[in-house]
Amino acid sequence: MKRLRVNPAESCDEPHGPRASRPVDPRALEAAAGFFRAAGDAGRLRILTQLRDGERCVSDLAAASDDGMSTMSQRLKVLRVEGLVRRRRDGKHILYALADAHVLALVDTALAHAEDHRKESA
Amino acid sequence: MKRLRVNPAESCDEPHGPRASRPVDPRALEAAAGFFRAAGDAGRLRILTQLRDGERCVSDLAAASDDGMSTMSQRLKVLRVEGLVRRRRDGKHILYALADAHVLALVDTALAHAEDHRKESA
DNA sequence: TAAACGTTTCATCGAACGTTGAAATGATGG
DNA sequence: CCATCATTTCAACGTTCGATGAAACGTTTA
Repeated sequence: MKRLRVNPAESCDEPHGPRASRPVDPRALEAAAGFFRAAGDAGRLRILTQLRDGERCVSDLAAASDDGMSTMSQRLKVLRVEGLVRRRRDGKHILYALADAHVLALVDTALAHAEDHRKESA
Repeated sequence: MKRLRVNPAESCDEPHGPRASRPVDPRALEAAAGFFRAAGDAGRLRILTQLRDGERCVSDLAAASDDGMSTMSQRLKVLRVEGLVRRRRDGKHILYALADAHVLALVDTALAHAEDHRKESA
């Protein structure tokens, strides 16, 4: 019995390279995509780089960016929902920080890679 | 001379935590954001996870995803422009692969972090 | 050279996104 | 308890993004 295919045009005759391991769980994939998406905006990524130096309140971040507090708050919310930053209250202020070492590593690695890529595509 | 501020409301009285290091180069920041943005889509991220096992041609990837080749090609273009994948021709096929070890590390770390985050926010 | 094949480009459409200012929230300190 | 201050929410707007199918492209094979 010859193998059938819904759309014959959408496949090579033979696979290339090593065989595939089992597909990644769709939930984990969507979560990781959300994680990347949260970091995939210059404004939000700038916040992450600022938080590498330690905790910051919204006002500090807003003052350093020439963007309003509303804008900053919305960015921080995205980052928080996706698990990139934590927050805690300190007096009148709410201090934000990177969620964990993973996030720090991700940011540093991406910046390093981006520099490499920019150099070699120039 | 008292220090002036454009908008007094947009700052705390004093900074929190260690002092800031110099701001990240805007170009590098935009490049890194583009990098994250490229990975920040479930369809494109799935491609990256598939490429962890080795090179794949467009048709293989399309067949494994129930998405058309056109869609797959556009996803791959985004990934390529942002420097996440490389490609080379092999006969009639064009084989795609992860650009370098950075990308592999980024994907694995994000998946690991996403799993952690999903568990603790449940 | 011509036919066949795999891949890319193009234009379009609806959905999702980011910014903004105004109004609401909520904790703090007097 | 009230006034204040920092932060968040809301709704609206313009912009960007991703999927789709048809047509164009470029290689390979006959």
